[in-house]
Amino acid sequence: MTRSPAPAPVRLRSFDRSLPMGLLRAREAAMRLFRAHLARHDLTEQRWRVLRALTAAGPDDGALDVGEVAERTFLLGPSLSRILGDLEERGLLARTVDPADQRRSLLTLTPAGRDLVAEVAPESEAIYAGIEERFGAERLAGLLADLRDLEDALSDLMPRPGDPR
Amino acid sequence: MTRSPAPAPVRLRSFDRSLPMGLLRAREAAMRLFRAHLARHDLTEQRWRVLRALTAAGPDDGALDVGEVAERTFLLGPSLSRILGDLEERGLLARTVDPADQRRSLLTLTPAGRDLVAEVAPESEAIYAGIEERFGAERLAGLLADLRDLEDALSDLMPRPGDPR
DNA sequence: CCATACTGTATAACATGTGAAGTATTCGGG
DNA sequence: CCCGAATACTTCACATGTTATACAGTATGG
Repeated sequence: MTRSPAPAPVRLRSFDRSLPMGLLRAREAAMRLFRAHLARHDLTEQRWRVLRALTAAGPDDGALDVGEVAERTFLLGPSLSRILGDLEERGLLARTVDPADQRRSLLTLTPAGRDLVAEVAPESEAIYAGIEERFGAERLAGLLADLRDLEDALSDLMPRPGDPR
Repeated sequence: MTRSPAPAPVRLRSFDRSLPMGLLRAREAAMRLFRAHLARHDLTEQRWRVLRALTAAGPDDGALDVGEVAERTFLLGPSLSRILGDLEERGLLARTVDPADQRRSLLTLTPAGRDLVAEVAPESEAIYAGIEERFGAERLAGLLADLRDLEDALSDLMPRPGDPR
């Protein structure tokens, strides 16, 4: 009786060489640098992203609607909804209904919100500067460019819903 | 009356040039490719990582304890605990107490677990091959190497607890 | 031995990620 | 006009991430 054929050993790329894991580990290492700093101001990474997006919109007429903030912060609707509720309760941002389209909420930072950003931003930028110094600013820029190219390539393989690519 | 000095405009790096966002977006683009595939087998990305780790340990004496799986899958204890409970309920893995140290659970895939891996792995690898083809295998390898260097550099700035670096 | 510190794992509590369904408003064709 | 489709958010339900805490088992110094 011939031996039954050995089951084909399952071939699987090792973790260390897998793209999603590499991206996850690098991001985790980066975020670890910021998390303690943000936590001291009762901010999570995501809330900080929202504050940043609204700051970038500018203090003058810098009202963004929820959809624009979602795009810029890369947050999904449900998370953003919760975060906006929290930031509004804390008096850091204000929501007003867009008079031209009552489905939209327009978001602006309050003075307290802007104060908080002004307080947190310097250390945040200092941490980032530390990363650039340690890894090399040019090399970092190259890596970011590669990441963007990768994102584009992957989006071709499976476009995000709503991505006009 | 002289105008009060304009408040220093808060200088913040634009999102698109920030490292954590770049890593997040790239990872999200990559995971989008795998998620639907895994969902068809009632697997999440994290559960799949656990199955892979146990597969890589080998069918023969491939028992890993929870801590080893946590390291290899890059999952934190609480998430891993929940996932192990689920996979055990589904009959995909078995937990046995390590006789040499009763604090440890030893984990092995059941035959059903190995079957599932054998079923899922080929398409998973095919998706990965598609990424390599689209982005370039060599370029991808270079990117992964850069990511690892970055991780090392960032770990120097803030070592993980327990990292002997 | 034994009290104590340490280690491996699990649980709790809260925030976010993800997909699906719900609500209010607007738009567009008949 | 008016009704159905589309849009902008929100809410729900469940899985994971993150931090702190609990707890059993093990090692260690006295």
